[in-house]
Amino acid sequence: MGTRGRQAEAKRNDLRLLAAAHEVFTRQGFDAPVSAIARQAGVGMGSLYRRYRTKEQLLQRLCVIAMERTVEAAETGLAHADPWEGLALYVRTCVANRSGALAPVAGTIEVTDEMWRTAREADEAAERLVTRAHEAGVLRRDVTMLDISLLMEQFSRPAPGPPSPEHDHVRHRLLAIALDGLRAPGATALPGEPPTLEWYESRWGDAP
Amino acid sequence: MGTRGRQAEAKRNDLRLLAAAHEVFTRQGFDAPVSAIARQAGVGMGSLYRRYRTKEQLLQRLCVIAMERTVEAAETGLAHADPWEGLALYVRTCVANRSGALAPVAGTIEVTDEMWRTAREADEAAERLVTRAHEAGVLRRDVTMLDISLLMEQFSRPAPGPPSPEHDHVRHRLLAIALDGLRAPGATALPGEPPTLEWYESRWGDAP
DNA sequence: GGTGAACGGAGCAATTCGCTCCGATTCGGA
DNA sequence: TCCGAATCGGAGCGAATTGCTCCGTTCACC
Repeated sequence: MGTRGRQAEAKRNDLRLLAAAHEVFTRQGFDAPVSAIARQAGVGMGSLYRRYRTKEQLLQRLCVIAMERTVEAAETGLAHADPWEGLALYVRTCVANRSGALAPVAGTIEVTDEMWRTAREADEAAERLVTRAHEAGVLRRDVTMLDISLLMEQFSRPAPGPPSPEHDHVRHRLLAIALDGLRAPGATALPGEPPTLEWYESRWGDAP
Repeated sequence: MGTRGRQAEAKRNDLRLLAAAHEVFTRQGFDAPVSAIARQAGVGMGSLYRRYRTKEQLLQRLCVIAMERTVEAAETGLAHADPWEGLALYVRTCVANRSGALAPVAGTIEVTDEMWRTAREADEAAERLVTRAHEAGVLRRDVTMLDISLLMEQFSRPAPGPPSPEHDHVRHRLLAIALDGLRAPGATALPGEPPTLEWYESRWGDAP
């Protein structure tokens, strides 16, 4: 099973499509041409547009998947016995997944109910991870879950130019620096007020 | 002087043009339409294209100016008595200036001799700042000047969506975290090898 | 073989962008 | 006060790109 003729090819095409779309969108930005995705997936435009009737639908599906992977990463982190290592693993995984790379899409597509729901799930899981670290005293007090989410978003931004392993490597180094900055117990206080959940969500449009 | 008729208006237009171009390019990305710059500057397309014969020329001029401001920031930091505060001031200033926001332009425009020259100047000034901090023992040893340049570049990336003061504020907070991570003396070692100058420059094309 | 669903990609219509052209406007000198 | 020249600003052009559709072809199943 799995390779039963034409229907199986459709299934495989869908997977390759999603992978290609994730790759292209997170690397080139969300306004990459649809044809680039089809080419990268080794699939014709016709097949792409039969599966997703519009570019927006594809983007919406992609957002949901990205957030589901975020939830997964958070749960994996939560499963880690060490509160700090769990949190760090979560952050590193999300950045490696480019979970925040789809953020620039905010305001340009309609947010489905499923997207809101998954986003809430992801936020709750991340919140648990952060409060556990706070209670264990391994995370500086003046940092909130939203700070960390926005930090991951910042590090998920696509690199300029053609994708290169060097760039990924550099991002790893820089992230390590930022993670060290997250522990620093005696560090200087963070400037200003922490970001509000209201603002954070408002970037995507009005909540349901 | 300064307001002597037509000639003065041209001068003023040039300044407003450069300011507008900086704003638009760093906020929207370098492929923003030229008309947006003209509109933001309150100037007609004709005036813009008389001053800069092509979009590329405007971009090149803008790059030089951005790097000159970087040199300035480095010198200001160097003038600071405290090695750490000098470095931190430099980083904060560059990020506030969005000095690295033009990096995505790498590979899409021809690099003039003036650009190479100014870039070298900027690198040397930054190097002095970093070695002074190293010698004073206020900067973790495994961090290089290029790490810091790339960190600033990462934080200079344009924010998605419409520009908002909240976003600037958040970036300030995140930068403060990263800066704390730069001091941490007993921190975990940075992963992998530091980036090489060769690779750093190669993104812009072949050196002269 | 016959059939019909799934395939791939050429092509369409609409939009966007860099850039040019030209009429309107303004200034300095006589 | 008036004129010529210089400058301004934006409508418009051609090229390129985009999202999307249409259609001839292919292949598993009967």
